[in-house]
Amino acid sequence: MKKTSLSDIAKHLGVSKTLVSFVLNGKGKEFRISEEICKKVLDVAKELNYQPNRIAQGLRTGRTNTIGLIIADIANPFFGILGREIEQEAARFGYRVIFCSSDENPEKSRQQIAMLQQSQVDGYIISPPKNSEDQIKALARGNVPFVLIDRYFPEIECHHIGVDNFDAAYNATNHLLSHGRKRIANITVNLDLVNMIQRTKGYKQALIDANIPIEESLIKVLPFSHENKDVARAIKELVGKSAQHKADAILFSTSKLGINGIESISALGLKIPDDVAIVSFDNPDAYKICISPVTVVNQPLKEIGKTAVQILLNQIKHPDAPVKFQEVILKTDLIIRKSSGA
Amino acid sequence: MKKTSLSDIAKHLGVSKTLVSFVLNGKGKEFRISEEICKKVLDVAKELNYQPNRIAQGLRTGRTNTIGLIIADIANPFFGILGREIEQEAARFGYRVIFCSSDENPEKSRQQIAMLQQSQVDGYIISPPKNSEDQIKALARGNVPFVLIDRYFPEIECHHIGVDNFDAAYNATNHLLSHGRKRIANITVNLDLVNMIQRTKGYKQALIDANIPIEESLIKVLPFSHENKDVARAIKELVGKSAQHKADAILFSTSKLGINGIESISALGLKIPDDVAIVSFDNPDAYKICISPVTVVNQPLKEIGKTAVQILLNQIKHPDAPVKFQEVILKTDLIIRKSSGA
DNA sequence: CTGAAAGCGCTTACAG
DNA sequence: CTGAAAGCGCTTACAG
Repeated sequence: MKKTSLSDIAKHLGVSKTLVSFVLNGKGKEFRISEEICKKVLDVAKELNYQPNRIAQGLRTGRTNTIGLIIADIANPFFGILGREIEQEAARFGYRVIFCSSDENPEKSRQQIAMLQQSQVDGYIISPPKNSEDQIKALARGNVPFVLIDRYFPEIECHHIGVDNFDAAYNATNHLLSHGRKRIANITVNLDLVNMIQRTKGYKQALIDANIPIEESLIKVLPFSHENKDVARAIKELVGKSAQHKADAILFSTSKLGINGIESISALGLKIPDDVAIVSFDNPDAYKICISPVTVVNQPLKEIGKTAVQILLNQIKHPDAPVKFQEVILKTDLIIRKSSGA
Repeated sequence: MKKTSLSDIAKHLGVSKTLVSFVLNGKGKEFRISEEICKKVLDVAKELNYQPNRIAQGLRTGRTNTIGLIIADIANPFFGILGREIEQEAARFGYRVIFCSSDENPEKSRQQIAMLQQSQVDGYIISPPKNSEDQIKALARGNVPFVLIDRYFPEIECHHIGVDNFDAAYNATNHLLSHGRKRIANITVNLDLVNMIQRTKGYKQALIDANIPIEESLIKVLPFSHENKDVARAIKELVGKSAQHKADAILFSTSKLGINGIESISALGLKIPDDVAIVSFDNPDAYKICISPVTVVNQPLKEIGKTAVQILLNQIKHPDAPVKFQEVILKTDLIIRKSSGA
């Protein structure tokens, strides 16, 4: 079953490829091709089940209608939901998306960008890992359309979209304070990326504003690729029996930390929120049916994904328009459940 | 910054494109091109940051090194983990993957297949929705490499890979029986696909083998796009105060059902497993930190994803080899936690 | 050992 | 209004 091409249709009707191409691209009227011929072309195309070869189109036009997506890990529901939204919004405009998981590894993301570049994608949506500044700068220099999501590099001027992490953490911490918690800990991850840094900054500022001294021993920074046992150790140090200055609340900067943390807290036989109150970033299903449903900082993932695609496509479609970089910072909302205390 | 092409390199060195192409494709030795020239070509390619245009290659060779993946929803962790594995295994062999979420909607999957076809993907990995038999048959007729995952159509002979759902449900039900449960319910979804059907069959067979009559009122088949309230109603009918013949255990055929179900059970003030024992298919994080950690039927997602890619690439690479359809049925394992009783 | 040439399937100035 | 022709960037018989 050989695929049918433009010239198959042209031969079939005894007309030129040019004409067929015009008609099939809806330019029949523009070139004043007779309705009758238009109809014939369309009919034959249908009859022969013509499927345009997008790759040939791409080679000719320089546009592939494909975008490259680089995130940390598609198996992580945070990125799964984001990815889904991006796929959907892209499809609305006829774009496909190639998914790449970088595992927060700059070497991987470098290879993935190169691969996507070779695939001639029209643009990129990237959640850049630590130490990938040079890669992003190279894209910017190359005048390639791209949008960063979830994090960005303050020193690189470009489109980016995310949430107000400082504000989110500030509010979450305040919420715990307002419930009488005084020894609030923060468990985070050493990503060295603005988003995580801002979370801890917001947490600290809330304490400062409440005249509570910051204790560095209450801030646990785990390696990115932390295991269960790393979290377990941090939990033990914060709320275990022999902990020196026990924490009475914990702000988890990611849901992976939170889920592991809750497991460890339960394993120690402690009650949430009685023994320790909890607030976590992100809102996985797990938190709804948890031992004690978890109060969370919920990010508008749908809006992030959708906006990212819109900004990207806008730049792709107007390559010569003067670029006005969009820096979108969305608000989060605090969903209050039982884990943070009554 | 114009991209550098083969002929740029050729001109730069005063040789032919042919030669450059040979060298860059590692065929230098095969064509006995002098080491010296090889080195020069490689150096210039590096210097000019040559990135082969895969799309041009694809047009010429008919191979794009791209595979199309159609699953129900990438935001669902089940498919997220599967997708991740597929992406990773494909990347190992130099293949990229275009992700498509069909939402179990055959109209969407039809469009997605057409889109992927136009993109000239080399093969497909598909988790086909109900009523998409004709689409799969068309692929088979077209002699296009593809592998089905998670479900398949018994009447269509093709590569497919999944788990032994009958066996899994049989064992899960037996496990509940062995813990003294007698009135075991099954909440499932009306997907009308072998995988779901086999689950309920396995459940029934376990009851039959234990000489327990099957009560249709204990089998709740919810619409695929069920809402929280649909699950809540089913739960109420099974274990609510005014339930006529209360169930003492529930087998959930999907984790989405299970998570919603547990929420509803808690809302009714019932205890798991005391009031009702639970086993669920699939193993999301949620089940680990649940009110009562959930006993689950765990599917070997990594192996499914990896094997699917291997079978697919094997067929892609040997298009003329006589196809011997592989029907891989993997075993699940039952991870026993508290929800199913002591 | 190396190069000139054809061609993959399109689009699009250009000419009439 | 319609067609012949060039060309996107590659690969690969073919010729020498």
